[in-house]
Amino acid sequence: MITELDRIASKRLRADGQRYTDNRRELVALLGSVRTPLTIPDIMERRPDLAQSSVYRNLSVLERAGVVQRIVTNDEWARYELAESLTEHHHHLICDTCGRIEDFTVSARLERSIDDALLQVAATAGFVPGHHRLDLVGRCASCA
Amino acid sequence: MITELDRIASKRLRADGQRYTDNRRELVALLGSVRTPLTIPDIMERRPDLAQSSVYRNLSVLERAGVVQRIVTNDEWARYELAESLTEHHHHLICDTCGRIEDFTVSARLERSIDDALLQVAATAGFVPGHHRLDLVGRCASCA
DNA sequence: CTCAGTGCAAAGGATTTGCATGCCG
DNA sequence: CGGCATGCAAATCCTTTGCACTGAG
Repeated sequence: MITELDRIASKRLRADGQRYTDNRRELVALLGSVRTPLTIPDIMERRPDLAQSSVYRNLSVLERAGVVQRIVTNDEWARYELAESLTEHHHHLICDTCGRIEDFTVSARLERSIDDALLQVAATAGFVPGHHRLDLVGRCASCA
Repeated sequence: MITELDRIASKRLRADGQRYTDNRRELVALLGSVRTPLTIPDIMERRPDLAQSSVYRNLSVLERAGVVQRIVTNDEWARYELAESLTEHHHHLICDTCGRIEDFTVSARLERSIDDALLQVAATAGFVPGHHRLDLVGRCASCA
């Protein structure tokens, strides 16, 4: 079954001169099925059939194509999730004990206030604004 | 010359069962003299007398004692700056081309709006809030 | 046929650690 | 004196890369 997600991912890869292979489709489907960014070990655990190097390589390709996003925290592993353009703009609760990350959103009103403020800051600094990131670092329910 | 910064750093280290040695004092002074987080190479370049392993070890000790803060981005090196409790609450402009980070602040009013929203989110998720992080990712003046 | 994707194993590179020495308390 | 801090070098470990093979077009 070809989902809307597949169609977009395929298109973006194609635009980047890349193929949408089975392995890549599996990765996209997996990341699309959870609401938390996954580490490579997380992924390997759920898809033991995939070779580690291919996972790294394909996530890298998917990132360059704008399909997934890589998140690094103070935790030892990087985490991956679908790019915001494929989901919706959101933020992260980051547990500084176990490293787990969970998504959340805030009101459009607050987003706008933030963006307004950041645009102003960027202008003053001669900085070309890309996107903002807002995280809450603390301790998750299971670690509390 | 003993600065206020030294006094606080010393106290926090002492509270953590650690000494405020010359090397650590140098690191604190260096981080206190710049307005951008530094990578280990940055630090070694300015203080070639320090051994790399000691820099890593001491920054780690200073981080545990709450004197410095480690920042990781998608760049290859982690960066260090004085902990916010020793400076003031601020945010980061992160250049996704060269990795450089610069500090900025936003209005107290906006900070409050953000914290209010985050507290609510945390409560719903059973998450114990620590601190928030707001970054603007884009391209710095020299890379634009 | 061609060439990108895959898997395995080996290499890279930032960071950590072992160990002998020096120094603070 | 005792124990932590230091420096050097070696080890770690996530991540990347080399290479031969396979499969899609």
